[in-house]
Amino acid sequence: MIQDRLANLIKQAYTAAFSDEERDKISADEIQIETPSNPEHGDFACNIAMQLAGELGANPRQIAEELIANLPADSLVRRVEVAGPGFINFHLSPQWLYEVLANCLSQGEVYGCSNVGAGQKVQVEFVSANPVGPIHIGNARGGPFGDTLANLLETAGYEVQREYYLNDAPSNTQLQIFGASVQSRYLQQLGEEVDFPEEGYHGDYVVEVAQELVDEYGEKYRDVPRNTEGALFFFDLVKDRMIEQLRSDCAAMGISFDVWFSETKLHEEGLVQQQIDQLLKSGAAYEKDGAVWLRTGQYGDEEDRVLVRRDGAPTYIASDIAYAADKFYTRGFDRVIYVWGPDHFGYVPRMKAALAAMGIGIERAEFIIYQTVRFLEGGKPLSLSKRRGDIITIRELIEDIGRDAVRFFFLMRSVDAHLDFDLDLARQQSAENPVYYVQYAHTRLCGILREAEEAGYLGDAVAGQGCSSHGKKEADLSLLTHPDELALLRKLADYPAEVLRATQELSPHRLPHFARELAQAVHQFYTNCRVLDCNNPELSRARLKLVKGARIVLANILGLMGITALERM
RNA sequence: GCGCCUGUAGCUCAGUGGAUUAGAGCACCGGACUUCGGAUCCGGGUGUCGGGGGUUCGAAUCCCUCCAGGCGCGCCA
Repeated sequence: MIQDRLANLIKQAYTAAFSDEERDKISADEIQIETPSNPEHGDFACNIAMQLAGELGANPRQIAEELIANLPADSLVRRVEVAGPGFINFHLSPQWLYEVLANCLSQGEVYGCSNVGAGQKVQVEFVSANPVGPIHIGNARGGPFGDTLANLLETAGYEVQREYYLNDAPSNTQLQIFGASVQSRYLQQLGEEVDFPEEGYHGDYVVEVAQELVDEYGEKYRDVPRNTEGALFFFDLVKDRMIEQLRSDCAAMGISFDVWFSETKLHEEGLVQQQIDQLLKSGAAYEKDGAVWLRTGQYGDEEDRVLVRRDGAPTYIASDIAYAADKFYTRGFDRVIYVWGPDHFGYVPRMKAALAAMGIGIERAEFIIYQTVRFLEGGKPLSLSKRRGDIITIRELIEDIGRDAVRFFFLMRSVDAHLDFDLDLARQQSAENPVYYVQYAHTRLCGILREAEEAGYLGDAVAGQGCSSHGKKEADLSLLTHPDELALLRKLADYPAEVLRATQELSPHRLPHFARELAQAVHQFYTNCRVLDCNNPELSRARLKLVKGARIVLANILGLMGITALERM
């Protein structure tokens, strides 16, 4: 990237201008090359002189002058100047943008990729909703987020695995309640007047699942006792259906997991007990009041937490410890990213403490808590509860506004921010959706390329046919001088750094914003720069290159977001 | 009560140490096409960046404090 090239120039100038002693004051890695918001301030700027001023106790403008005096020559750098309090502004030759375009065209779908990950193994665990109902709009946010984050990490050269953690262990009280709900509905279908569990799941899908059981088994399970065992029995009857439902719901969002990891497996293989024994042995856990406790209080948590209840059942954190051991030890991930819903917020400190107690460096685990999504309908917030049954499934939402729009909207906001989702607006305005704006830009470029091919602009056409007498000469990119052409080229140039930043900051929400800006540059170019022009074949060919490059970048960023790049709409 | 997230234009939100004019979309008003798809483009903004204090050459951004909204604080997951 050009930024690296400029930073390297500064680094060389810095080495030349200052003594070793002074040089130690700041590390060369800290050189930041940024894009000035005001174009008059050049194509790139560096603030190193101001940073050095504090360290060296010298005038920042003077430092900047010295750096510039020692700056090696570079064919792409046309002018360098000190500005304002001590910025070093780089004014580049337009040639750099043409090189960017050539680079983009030759790289194609890998334009924007990097190797900062260097093959490190990263796991992204997300969604992981309990298998007690379909994915719905309340727990779906982590889906597009985690999937796009995984895409970004892959782009940056990490080896990525997408994982869904299935809380299917019998000790999960949610499962017991759900199983009891299914059992009640089953008996009701058989004509019995039974009460419904107080905290039960009221969704229609429970009735449907119960109906399936009646269809399949008839009255066979009428006499199953109505207790915990019975509830778990009913859960087992429907478990596979529930998981299949989750799988297909995720698929509907365009998400496919590499691994569906079963909590039950951890128990069955004795891994939970194994970890508990280990922690007891190492002293990180102890027995008190008939329960087993983990010394999370010593590792940053507010207090110690129970690992094994007095009744002998392991708590969820015991499972998660075994699960973490599997991730970090057995499968050897360098990094694990947990994407959790807001209800898990209070769980982060104890999980970190647990990892610390296990001797796993907490820098290897990252916890991302996405904030709640508030859905508005008729101007009022919906109160959605899985248990009351007034849910909107992700499928219904996708049917309403389409998968692409669903993904785009969920991605649009920072996960730290609460997301307001106006359902009326999403339905009514589907044609005004920003995702259409971006997709339309791609479509328009495809239209030009189709047209160019038919009219013989693309290279090999026979001379004398229509507008095609251009031979095979290389396009002269230096003909691209229109402000809208330069602005679009600049967007293409900015793309790799943007992808890198979104990856490093784990901020997929930067992508929809950048995509919209890129689309805007495309639409402006389209409006003001006629591409196919018989009277100006040289310019046409240069512009066709730009069209191809812009299409590539649009397709790449849409691909990262898991949104289709349409050739026609 | 404690902890975390959030507070930026009418609405929804970017920007999280940089440039005496803090940006975008939506909404609203007014314009633009005899040629590549008008799902487009152009123009129109008097904002206490929640309030106050501090750090810094420089603060929407960092620190302290207060206010408001959301969420979390179980031998539930």
